[in-house]
Amino acid sequence: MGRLPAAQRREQLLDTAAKLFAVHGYAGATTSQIAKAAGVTEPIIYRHFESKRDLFIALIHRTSEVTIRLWEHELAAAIEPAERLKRLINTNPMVANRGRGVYRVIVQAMTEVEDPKILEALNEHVRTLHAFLMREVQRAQDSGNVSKRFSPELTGWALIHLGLGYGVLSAMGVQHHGEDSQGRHIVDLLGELMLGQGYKRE
Amino acid sequence: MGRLPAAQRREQLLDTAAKLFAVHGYAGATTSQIAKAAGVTEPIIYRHFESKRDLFIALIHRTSEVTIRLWEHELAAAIEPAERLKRLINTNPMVANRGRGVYRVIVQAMTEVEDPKILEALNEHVRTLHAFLMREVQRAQDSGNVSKRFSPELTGWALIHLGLGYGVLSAMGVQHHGEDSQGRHIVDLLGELMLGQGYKRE
DNA sequence: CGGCTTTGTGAGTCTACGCTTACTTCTGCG
DNA sequence: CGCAGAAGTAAGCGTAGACTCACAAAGCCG
Repeated sequence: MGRLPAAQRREQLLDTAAKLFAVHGYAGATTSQIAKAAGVTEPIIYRHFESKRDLFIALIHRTSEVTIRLWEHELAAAIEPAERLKRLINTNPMVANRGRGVYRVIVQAMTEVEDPKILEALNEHVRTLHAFLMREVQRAQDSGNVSKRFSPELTGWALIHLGLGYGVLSAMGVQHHGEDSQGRHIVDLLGELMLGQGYKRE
Repeated sequence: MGRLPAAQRREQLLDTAAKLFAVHGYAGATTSQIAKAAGVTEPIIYRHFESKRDLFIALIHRTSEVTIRLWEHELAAAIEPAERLKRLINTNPMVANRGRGVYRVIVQAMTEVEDPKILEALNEHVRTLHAFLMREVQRAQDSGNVSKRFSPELTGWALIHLGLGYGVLSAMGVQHHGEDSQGRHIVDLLGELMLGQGYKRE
């Protein structure tokens, strides 16, 4: 990888850093590792980002945007509310294979509690995610296809909690979590609970 | 804190380390910090544990045991299966205030993925936890008070996922997650889903 | 009391990390 | 072409963290 214009190099550094942070965590991934993996020397990192932390925060923001955009894209094709909810459950980037690699950075970051700026970036992401989910659940409830037993607010949290827990265990490499010996998956459970017996995973 | 017999010092070191790991994470908490907080110098740590990692793993094991013992203790008083399930939901150490401080060490550890030995200790804990929950759900289903719509296996995973997600957001300090503006709590949702409309949080 | 074991410490060593400095090469544009 | 400014590098500074060594005090038992 030769000489690159600033904007491209910046993106490439974020890509490279994402992979390393996902595997080693924030503290575990070193700047020299990142530089080497990007085929560049350390000062280059510091030309594009003020500090390692700054790079990480930029990465959280980018990941947050990409995640929601991806999810919205999956929903875009569906208009019918029940179908939208079905897709919402099915394409959860914390759970679905697609997107999970990307999202691992966030899950990793979640417990890097000591730095207040990192924490704030993550809090913002969680609030954004919750707002997004709430809107969708609201929509599904308005359409009358989904039980109004619980508020969109609370349902939104349940979806986040469930997804996050799933993501953490996946990141840990726990085998066969989230499924039983009949091959039934946690996503089916969620779908049936929200959409009734008729639910089928795609 | 003066001179202590080995066994006591070991426990005290674990106590002290638990607090620091909970706040700063594994990489963030330093051995000199732990030593100072325990009112002792660093070599003492290395008299009782082979390495920082060794200390951490010992802590994971202890926490795992304490957590399950605590939960079992809460259940012990109840014989009637529905009541047991209610308590199972209510006293979840990942969610309930009690025990959450203790459990934060585990949640923190969850994303410290790089070290294989730490990972193994955590995997063991998750399997233990799942076995415990599965047994309880099975029991509740056998008694006929709880729907058999989903296998105990899958239900157990759902409980873990939900609890873990809750724990992570709590560790992050996200405000008001897991409740709506009417004050309804995620625990109520879980209770109603598993036990029906009659469920009331204690 | 005397001597042996156990608990403790002060002062390091060594390594690795985040970040910087001083310099060189490339490239687009007037 | 020439040269300004952007992209890149080699080498190293300062610091902090995990871990150790050589030695001192405290407890215990005949």
